Amino acid sequence: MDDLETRELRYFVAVAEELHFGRAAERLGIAQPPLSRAIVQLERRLGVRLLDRDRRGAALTEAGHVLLREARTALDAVSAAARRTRRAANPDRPLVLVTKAGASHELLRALLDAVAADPGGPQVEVLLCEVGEQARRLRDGQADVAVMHHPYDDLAGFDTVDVHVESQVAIVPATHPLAVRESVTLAEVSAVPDLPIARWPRLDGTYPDGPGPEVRTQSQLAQLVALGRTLLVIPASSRAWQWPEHVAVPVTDAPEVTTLLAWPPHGHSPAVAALLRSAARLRGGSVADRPA
Amino acid sequence: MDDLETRELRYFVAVAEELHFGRAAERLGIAQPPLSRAIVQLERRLGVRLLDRDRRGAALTEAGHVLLREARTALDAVSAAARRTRRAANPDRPLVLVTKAGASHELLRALLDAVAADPGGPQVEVLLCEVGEQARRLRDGQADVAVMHHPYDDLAGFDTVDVHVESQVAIVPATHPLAVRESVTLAEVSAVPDLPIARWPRLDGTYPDGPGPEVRTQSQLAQLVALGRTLLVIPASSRAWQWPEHVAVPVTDAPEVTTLLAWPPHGHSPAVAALLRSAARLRGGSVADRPA
DNA sequence: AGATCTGATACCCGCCGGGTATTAGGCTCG
DNA sequence: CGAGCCTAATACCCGGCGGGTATCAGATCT
Repeated sequence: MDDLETRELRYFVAVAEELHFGRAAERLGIAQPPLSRAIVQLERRLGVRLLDRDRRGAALTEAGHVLLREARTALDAVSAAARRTRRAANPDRPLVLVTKAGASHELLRALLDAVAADPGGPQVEVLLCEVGEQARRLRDGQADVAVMHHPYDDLAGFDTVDVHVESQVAIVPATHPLAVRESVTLAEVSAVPDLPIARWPRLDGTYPDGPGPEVRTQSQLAQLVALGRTLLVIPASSRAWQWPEHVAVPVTDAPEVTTLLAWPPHGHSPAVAALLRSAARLRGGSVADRPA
Repeated sequence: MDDLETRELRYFVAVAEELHFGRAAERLGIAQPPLSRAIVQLERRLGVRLLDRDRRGAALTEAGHVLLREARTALDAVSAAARRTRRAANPDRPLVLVTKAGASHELLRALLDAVAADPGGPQVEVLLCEVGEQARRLRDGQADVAVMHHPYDDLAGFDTVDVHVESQVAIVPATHPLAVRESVTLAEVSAVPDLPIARWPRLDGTYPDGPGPEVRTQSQLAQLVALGRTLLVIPASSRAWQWPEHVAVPVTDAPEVTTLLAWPPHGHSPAVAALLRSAARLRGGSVADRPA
């Protein structure tokens, strides 16, 4: 019927995230009245109440929650359209590979070497981002392919190829009694009173309650471990945790972690295909590429 | 930086599909000059040439092809946002299940019965569409969940759960010599001179070359088989092919077909979850729900 | 009760999307 | 070889709508 405009979606997302018309307007670089009007118009067009206005700001209705989620993915898709189109016009476009800083270092290096050795292979540009950001970079077109980890990362909506499977270790301060152990169990590490698990921010920027320290980046967490304030369980190959003050102890019953390559469906550019070929050659051929 | 508007994307898609500014403008309900201007603006914003104008219309550049694909998915995402939001506001919203007409009839009936028997289960509305259309219905929000078939359907970008695996049969005219066979092989059915394989339209509406008849719908194909003009290979349970004039012959070496439920990632509504529970109960529990 | 938040309303203006008329460039065909 | 046409592009005008400022209205807290 009547299609929404991305401007309307951007405005709604701003309001839904700020839950405050004034701040949302400021963030958007417009005045508050036009914003109010735009949201009212949007509600009228959809025939749906999106926000419960209150003198203390606004709260999302159930439909509002749905639209927030859908609008984000739609806006990402629009951004991806623009970015990928620009990139397609660039004659010497490099393939952008995104991954978490410090993760799967060894494997990544081998993959990059393999691609570089392939005469017909693409130029690869590596983009590092914080934990959980890879999916968004793929969705909005900032990256072509990602190195991700199951079950850590959310793989919904991407095609993937498994590349490597490994077990996990606990990273503990070198000074802690656990550091001398041969191995530990999940139950043990999750119940160490003086080393509470760190808390990551939720999507809205707030932190869950709990005894552990608040962290926003891997570097912060690494330093907190070195300071003897927390511990964590991660794949054995992670390289951001190899300080002298860190000790890795195998966790016997932690789930195995699969390192994999992920890319947007339908995005079968020749460059991605070449990278996948290199990856397959790397690990000896067996790739399970059935998407779902 | 500067986000595109859905209007621009709609305009571009129209031109890219028609490859003719005049017809595209007519389809959009606007005049030709504003359309030309809009496309020029779009090209200027992206800094990319999208179309090679020629006196006989227009042709897509490489970047244009990329934008056409990306714009379609982006527009679907925007439509989905509107539709799902409207639906979320509907208190007694039924779950829309889309499937190909005639496919997996038995299983679908069992699934619907199972959901109806579940006191807490959702209302389910069944939407039938032609072959290959399910994915689009899911993407643009017209449906919540689809019954699809691997490897027939394109599952890229969806979460899925396998429900049933079956072998395939060849549907041949009852009057044909092959109809009396106990079983056949793929090589045999693909090389029957008087029963050439039917040709389906491509995305742009044109047909590939070949000796077989052109078809657009399952019904057309069913009738053509009954008339002794073609044959086809399909899953054994398909019910659109049980005319008296049809005979099903097992194909020994055809790949097995998996019937599955597919839904958009992140769309974990309670209703979909309830449907999946019913499906799991149906087949006795084992579901492999790892998305990628 | 008044100060001070919040979002909603009123009103005006300038830009931009859309319309009509016309131009410009090739192809076809007599 | 020029007339006619079919294409997209340009020129120009207009109206609607998106955005601005000023103001109102309800609620809460002091």
